[in-house]
Amino acid sequence: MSTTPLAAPRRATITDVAREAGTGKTSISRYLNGEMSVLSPELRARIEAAIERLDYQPNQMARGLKRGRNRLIGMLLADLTNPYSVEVLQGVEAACHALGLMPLICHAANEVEMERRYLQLLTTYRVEGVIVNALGVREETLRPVGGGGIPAVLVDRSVDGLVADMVGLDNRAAAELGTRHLLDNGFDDIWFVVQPFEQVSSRQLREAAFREVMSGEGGAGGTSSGKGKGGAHGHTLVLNLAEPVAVERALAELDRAIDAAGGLGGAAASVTGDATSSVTDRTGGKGSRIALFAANAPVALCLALHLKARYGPDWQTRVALLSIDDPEWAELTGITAIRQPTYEIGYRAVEFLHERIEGVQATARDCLLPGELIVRASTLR
Amino acid sequence: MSTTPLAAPRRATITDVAREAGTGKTSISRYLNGEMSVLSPELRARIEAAIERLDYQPNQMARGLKRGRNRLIGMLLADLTNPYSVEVLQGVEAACHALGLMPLICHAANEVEMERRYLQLLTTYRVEGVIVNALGVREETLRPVGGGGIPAVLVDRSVDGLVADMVGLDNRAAAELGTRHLLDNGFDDIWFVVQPFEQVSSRQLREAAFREVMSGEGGAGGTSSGKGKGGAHGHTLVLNLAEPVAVERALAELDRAIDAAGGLGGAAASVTGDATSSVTDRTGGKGSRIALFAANAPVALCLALHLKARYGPDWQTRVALLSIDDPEWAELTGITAIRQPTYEIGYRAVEFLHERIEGVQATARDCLLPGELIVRASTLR
DNA sequence: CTGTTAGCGCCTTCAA
DNA sequence: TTGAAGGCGCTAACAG
Repeated sequence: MSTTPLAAPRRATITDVAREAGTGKTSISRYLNGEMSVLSPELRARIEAAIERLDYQPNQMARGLKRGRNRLIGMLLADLTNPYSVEVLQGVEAACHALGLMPLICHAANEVEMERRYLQLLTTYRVEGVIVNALGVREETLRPVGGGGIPAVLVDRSVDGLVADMVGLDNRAAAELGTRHLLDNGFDDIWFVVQPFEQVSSRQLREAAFREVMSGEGGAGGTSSGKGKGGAHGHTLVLNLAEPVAVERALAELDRAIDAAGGLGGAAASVTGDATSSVTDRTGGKGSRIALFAANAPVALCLALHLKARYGPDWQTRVALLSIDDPEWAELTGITAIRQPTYEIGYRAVEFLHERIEGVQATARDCLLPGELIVRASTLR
Repeated sequence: MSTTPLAAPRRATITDVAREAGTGKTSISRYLNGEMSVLSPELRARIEAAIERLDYQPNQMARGLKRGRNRLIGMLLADLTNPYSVEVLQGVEAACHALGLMPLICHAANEVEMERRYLQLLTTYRVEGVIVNALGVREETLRPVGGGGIPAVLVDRSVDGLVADMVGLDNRAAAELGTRHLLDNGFDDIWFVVQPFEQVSSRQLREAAFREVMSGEGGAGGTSSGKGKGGAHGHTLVLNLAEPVAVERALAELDRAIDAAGGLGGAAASVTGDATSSVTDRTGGKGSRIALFAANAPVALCLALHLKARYGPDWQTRVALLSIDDPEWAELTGITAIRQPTYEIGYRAVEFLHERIEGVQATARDCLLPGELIVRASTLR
């Protein structure tokens, strides 16, 4: 039951403390900065007491203004709705903590305009550096950052024309890992589903790696569909989540393929021990085993929701789903996933940035961390 | 292909602009603050040009130092992992945007110590106000905030002894809505599963409302289990997600109940009251329809994962699940949910805070927003 | 060891 | 209409 004085009593300043302790501001400042060795125990005690009495807390803004550094860094996220972002954030926070930095978290919510405004705002607040999980846009937007501007490190994707450190998933390896897993498990009709990837480097890399594996070591062709040596087919399907009608169209295409394939090959004694599910099995003729490879969690969710709506709760008996990203519902649904080392990605990003802030001048570095394949029922038959 | 000068050329200051424009700092300041009426068109043009040429951007820290307000507010989140937080955040961001505020997002990651540190940090940066989605702790931690300190508004839960505006779900109504829905659909054995709720007001309210409905209009008793008029049973199960062993134990208890009910009835496994059990009795009845009412998304997820692991993909044929919160996987899994007006909660919180910042002195207000029941297959039989 | 003196970048009287 | 001077809270040389 604390008494709460209504009039907020202006916060004590360093001057107040100096007066209260009967000394000069300099000594207070020294105390604040831990220069204990140059303070007589006696003075030090008085200062301590005064600070305590006044509940004094130094004004970081003023400090920052004076010393030219405020220990603030910006963390620009493209989409907090994506679990990936939140996980990366955890790493970022931990690292900031360890390094005495304070992250200003900005959420662009997938809007380029927001991204621009936040970047501008961060500049205005004179953050010492920025970690950017950029929307897939032109360098232009990031003008104030990197090279000539404040230090920046990119997360997950790079931006054309912007030289800066980058840390993210080893996309090539991850996509290969996933594709090989599907092939090894006998799927011969694989659809790589991805959001528009012209602008986003990580998506590009994933898609390219998928295509390469599918077309076999030899043919790194440029088509969006290819036949591997084992006779497996690979397709790339673009799913523009921002465009409902486009999504509709793409999903329809997928449906046609699934229907044509006539269900999943192999014994119907599938994941569900459900006896009623007798959707027949391997059609002797052209029964191919279809698998969907989602380029990230949002795509995977969209696919899963659609499939469930179309084929019912047992949709997994018809199609296999593998996703890059391992969202919380993956285990629940039993889909196979490639988990990104999100925490580490965030942590490393801050470390890189910190080095830059401290003046390290090395040429732009790339840090690619490996993903981990988590096999679940979905891709095992 | 921009040329990127390696040496970061110190950012231009107001003095630089003044010199460049051949005028005094005062005029620049006036320009910055939109006092156009007192600037000759000619001077104004020169200033504009100078700013453009120098790519000048006023230093917010310095401005804040001078005027005493920096347009910064703190947003303290208990757990960003909970989709609820992210959704509320969206509302907060939108409102801040509209009101010219900049939210500093802090993530306590469920650690009280973090919460304390961040609060201290925010104080130190002299934010003008704070929006707090507090961990369930004593007022003590929030000392610097509310009443005597900087303006604060609470989100989702209130804190004992701390008088401040609060905005959140109408927990009582929501819990009633859910409970009634289950009863209406013929479930006669309902388990309300909730994290430890002594410290968290919202959980308390939900649990209490559930219990009240279950024990019928008359008996607002103090037991954690009761029998409604229709002969329905209500149980409260505490799930301490932070304690794996406790979770284990609680889930085991649930399993027993489910097995007893689901089986051929007769077995009536005499549930010998485990001493450590957080649940009271349940009558070994046969053929009762069991439903689980999760107090929030994290609990619901934990339950779903467990049930799936134990009963397989078809777990929903054995138990019904209803959750407060409507996470992205709810639709996918088909569980019924009560969606919170998260966006609006965040938005209103900022509006309240803004009013406080502007000096409104009304007594502490509570804003309770209604939840929306979204019926899915899980609770329909 | 300790205090005095300048500013950091900006805003705000107060004159001109 | 414009500018000069002083100060926000704090730090960083310089003296004592």
